[in-house]
Amino acid sequence: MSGQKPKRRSECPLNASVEMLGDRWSLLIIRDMMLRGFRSYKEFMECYEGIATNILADRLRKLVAYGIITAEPDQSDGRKLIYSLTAKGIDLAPVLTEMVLWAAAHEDTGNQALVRLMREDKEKVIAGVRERWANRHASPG
Amino acid sequence: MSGQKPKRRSECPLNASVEMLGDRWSLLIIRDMMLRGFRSYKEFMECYEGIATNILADRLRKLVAYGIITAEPDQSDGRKLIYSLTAKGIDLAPVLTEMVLWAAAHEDTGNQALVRLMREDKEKVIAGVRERWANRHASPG
DNA sequence: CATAATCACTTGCTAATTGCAAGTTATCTT
DNA sequence: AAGATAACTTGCAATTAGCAAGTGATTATG
Repeated sequence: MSGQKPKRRSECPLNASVEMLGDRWSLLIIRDMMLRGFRSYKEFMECYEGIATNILADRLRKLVAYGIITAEPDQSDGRKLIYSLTAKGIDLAPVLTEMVLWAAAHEDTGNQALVRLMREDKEKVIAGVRERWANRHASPG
Repeated sequence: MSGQKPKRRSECPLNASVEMLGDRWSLLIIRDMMLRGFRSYKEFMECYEGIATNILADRLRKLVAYGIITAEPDQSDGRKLIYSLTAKGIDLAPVLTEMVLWAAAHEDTGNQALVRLMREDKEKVIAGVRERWANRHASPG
């Protein structure tokens, strides 16, 4: 009786992705978790692009609701919440990778070290993300 | 003297992608071009998700500005514009593919025929897109 | 040739979202 | 006990999205 469907604009899988991730911030939060190992609200505030506090809170809430990340209280500091990527979140690694490679191929961008790694062996980079997140739930890395 | 840079929020290649494609419509327009062969304003209006006319005009304008698509007048009908994917636009095929596969893996979505094809041979689907768009510039259909 | 239809948009207006600054609450830390 | 810190809210102005209706330039029809 609680199973209310999300009610999408269409059945298309691309549309589902766009409805969950199609904004200017969600994927950057996931990037910071995946590549920079960020796990707390305060760390996300340090994102290069300067996200506003209310937007960050809103996006974290939505990402939790979509099952892309989880939030659990920190054992050693009651003020903190620790955010983790779920399997669903980790599975976004190929999406992020392709988006990085596309922009790097067609725009003038930074972080060429990462781009080079991705060009050389995309799968290896993705496997690295999976490894680093394999045993991270509830333990601040 | 005309070379004004886009002025991004950061140098990050993912951010560049998000700034160009991070909204609720741009990728759906590209999907309709890539997968459904759409090329005109009127066809885009038939998108499953029901885009508004002003938003469509705005997104087409931006996609042209980003060099992802081009617009040229139709030879046989002076009212029409024919939109085409550029090489940059075609290169989004891997991004779209990964987004489709991610949503199909984690959400309840439709178009399982396409999803099956992508799961069986991702590269083949992408190569198909490239082929279909190889000689399409200025010739409708 | 006049009228109607089509195509690709604009315009006007309202609703929703974004972003900045400031405030709040519950922990720590000293 | 006082101050700092973490994770948010709240208020409000500014931008963006979305709907309905209108425009202008072709093209098709009687």
